[in-house]
Amino acid sequence: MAFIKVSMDALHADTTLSNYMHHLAEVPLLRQCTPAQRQHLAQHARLEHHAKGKVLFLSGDRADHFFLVLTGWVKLYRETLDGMQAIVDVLPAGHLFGETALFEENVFPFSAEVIEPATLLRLPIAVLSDEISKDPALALAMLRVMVQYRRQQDQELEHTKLQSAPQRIGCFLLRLLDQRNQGPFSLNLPYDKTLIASRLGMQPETFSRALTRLKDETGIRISGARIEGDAISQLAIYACGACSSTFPCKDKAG
Amino acid sequence: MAFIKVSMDALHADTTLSNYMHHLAEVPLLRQCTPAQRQHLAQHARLEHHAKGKVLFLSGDRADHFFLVLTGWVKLYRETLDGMQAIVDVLPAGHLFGETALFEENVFPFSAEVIEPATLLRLPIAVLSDEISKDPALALAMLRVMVQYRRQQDQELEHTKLQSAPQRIGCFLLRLLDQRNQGPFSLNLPYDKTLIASRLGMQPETFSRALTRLKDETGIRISGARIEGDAISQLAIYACGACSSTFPCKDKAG
DNA sequence: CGAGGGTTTGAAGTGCATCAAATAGTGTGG
DNA sequence: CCACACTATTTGATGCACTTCAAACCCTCG
Repeated sequence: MAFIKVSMDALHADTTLSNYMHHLAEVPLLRQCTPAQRQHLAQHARLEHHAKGKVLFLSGDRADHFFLVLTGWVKLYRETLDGMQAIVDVLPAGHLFGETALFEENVFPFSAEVIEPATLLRLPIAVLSDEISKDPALALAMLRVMVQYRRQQDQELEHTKLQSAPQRIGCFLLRLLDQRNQGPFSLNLPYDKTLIASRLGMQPETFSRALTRLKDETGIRISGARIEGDAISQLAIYACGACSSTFPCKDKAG
Repeated sequence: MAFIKVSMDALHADTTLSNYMHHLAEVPLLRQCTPAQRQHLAQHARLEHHAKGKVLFLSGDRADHFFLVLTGWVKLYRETLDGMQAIVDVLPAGHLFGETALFEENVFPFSAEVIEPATLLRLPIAVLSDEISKDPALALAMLRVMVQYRRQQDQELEHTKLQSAPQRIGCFLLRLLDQRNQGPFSLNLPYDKTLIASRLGMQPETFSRALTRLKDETGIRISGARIEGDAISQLAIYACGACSSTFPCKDKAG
């Protein structure tokens, strides 16, 4: 997977410009920039390390920068007046966040917190703004990414409405796998079960029970955070019946 | 409300170019076009009337055109393998749909059906595509609209996760009202209760019960499709506690 | 070893869905 | 103008899925 490669590089990172550019080139949105544009961004990039639990910004904060995850995990969330939390997304290496503030009066529409020790690139929104207004192609690229995001959200909405808890977990697992590979599989859950639960909009207890139900229904094997099975189709048949998309379901865009 | 004005015009429509352009100028996305651009679109526009129940296209169909609703209502939906239906959106006059196919390989990502006798403008995607690639400003405008859409969807996801059925209805009603007006209010539901129910992701029976619960809790009055109350805050206090947005919640963009 | 967080299990409650049936509304033809 | 047919809406009874509260368990790390 692409992001593993990125994270390995980051571990041995020298913090030179060219190294930053290498990271930037991995991001779908920025891949379409010219090298000159990426260099311009890289010149203003700042590398940051954060411990688990670090709150990067809160919903409503003024947004001067956006971020690229190099290693670790970051969660985006919003809080309601009566104290509930809705997870907007949980991002691994290779993903941008906060860049949409550019179109939302430079205010972040969600809060962000580091949930696994993370290395981030902090990039000024102003530079992105510049580049976009100078280069129509970049605006088109961003549009494309945005539309893709919108479609995924449609799908997520559909999932919370139409899929059962075990099916949602099955779908989540499918997205972690390389779906071209039909044979046996094995994976580690990328972060806390508790967090996966809230990402999927359910309670930890429900997650636990739903996972054992998924195990019983599909024959996958579970030990701790490790999950194994004999064929991806086990999962697909069970999970994808309640989904309007065709089988090889896409992972999220970056 | 803007769309009422539009629909009145459409009823007495002469089908001239300048009249089409008038409609186009009402749409947020296209308002930012130059008159020349709108004219270019208008030249290729085709007016269509459709009865209730008419299926305009199905998810996966090739998308050569997109649509503007002039009068009536159109629902967008997707269907799962096991026959469930998820309503993506229900659109009144003044709203575009299908334009995002431009960025999705010219394939519609949902199906569309007329649910109240409708007048539509059918516009070629190719023309929009042309205009966008020629004019960066238009791409930026579209980006802005797209980001706004994305934010709304976030919110909708949050609502289905965190709000109860009566709260979701309260929120729905709030969006139908002019929220700057603090005093007594009165409105008619814009379409079938059954359809509102599925738009909000619940069964008709649940909608009915939830509406009477909302009535009991907030003191609003209901008779048929007509709903009245003494103060908007009645609804806001009840519904917005489980929402992460601040009170004057925004209506959807066009 | 012991503290603390993550995870699982159990019991009970809540909310929404489902099935079934009654009722209200609407438009039709007589 | 009325009776009928048909649809939209409401109401009741029941079931299931998920939540909530409580407690046990497990694992890791100091």
